Amino acid sequence: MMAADVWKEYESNEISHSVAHHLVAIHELMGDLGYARVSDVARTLEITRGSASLTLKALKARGLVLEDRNKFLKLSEEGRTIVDSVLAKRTIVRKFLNEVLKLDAHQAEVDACKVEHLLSAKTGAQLLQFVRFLLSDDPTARRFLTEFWRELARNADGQWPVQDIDQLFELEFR
Amino acid sequence: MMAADVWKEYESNEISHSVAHHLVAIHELMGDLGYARVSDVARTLEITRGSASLTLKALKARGLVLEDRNKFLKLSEEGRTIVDSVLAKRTIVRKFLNEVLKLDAHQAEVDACKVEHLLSAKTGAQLLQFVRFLLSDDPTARRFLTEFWRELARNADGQWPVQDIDQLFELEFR
DNA sequence: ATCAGTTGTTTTATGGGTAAAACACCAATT
DNA sequence: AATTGGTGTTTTACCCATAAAACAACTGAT
Repeated sequence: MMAADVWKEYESNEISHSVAHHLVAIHELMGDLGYARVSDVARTLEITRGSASLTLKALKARGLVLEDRNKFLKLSEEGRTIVDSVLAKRTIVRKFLNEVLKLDAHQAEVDACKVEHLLSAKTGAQLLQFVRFLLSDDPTARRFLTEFWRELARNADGQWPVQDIDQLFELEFR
Repeated sequence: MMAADVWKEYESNEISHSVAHHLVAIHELMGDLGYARVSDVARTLEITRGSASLTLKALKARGLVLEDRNKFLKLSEEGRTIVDSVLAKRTIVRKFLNEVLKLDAHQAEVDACKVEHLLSAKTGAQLLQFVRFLLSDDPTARRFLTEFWRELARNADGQWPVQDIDQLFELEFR
């Protein structure tokens, strides 16, 4: 019911949570300060310089991060591409959780952050189209959202005990 | 733009991907075979018995897994609760990705599997309500989905390059 | 009673991500 | 010139999850 190769794909993630955030940190620092050094990354992520140094060494070796003669870092084209896709997924997920599902901003941020590097490109693309349409001016979307939020307010929470899902979708587990 | 305490919450996950799957494996084996031993779990997850033995020892210590005199395993109440919430999230995410976003079954399975143990209970609950309403008989929902799928077919893919998001949501990154 | 197969465990090792500490290199003050 | 502070690196160590291999215990067949 869950082929091992499926769950093992988790490990085989080209890019880990840690790596994603190192890359994003460089990207943000370039925007904020105009440069990014090992210490700046470490400060941003609140880890030691030693730890950042090791991770970034690996990223230089993988060609995702470049370093000039003065040890200033920047993203390679490939690193840039990864940051773009990670940030795009984070943004779209956060938007969905916060603006559609009405989760509070912090929870949306945390969950989006956990998930950003795990979603496939295809999933990101479809989710983008979905959220885009859902939040558009399209009257069908508008009416649906209004209805959903009314429904949400009615079922003032309390839904999570799993039994509910069970009845509602005749799920195969349990 | 991304407080370190947010991204570090990733580490502080009560339950890891690996642990989630060990627990789920026990649950599934109980259903399939009526029992679950270390070797059965190892076979299910396609890892060595040694590896399963170590992980399960830790889970016994944490009180999530119980063992009888004959080394047969079962979930404790707490373990059961965790499995329920993990499976509920997996199911609801898979349903959303597959039946709403129209991702192929395999991709939906893989992505749901990666994410299942990371979502907060609140996120799971809200997503459940959303998907439930979205896939219900409600005419508003029906019309919306029909519209969305038409839209999806029109934009025959090709959306993912990040630039698109950028224009559509005036996002703050890049 | 022996032999083969299965099972559970422990030991040893690897890799990823981290901290802590030590080290070396600046650069600016004094 | 000497001191101070910031920087980058390496080393050592830890934790988690895993593999590989060795071991002990049990089971069943012959």
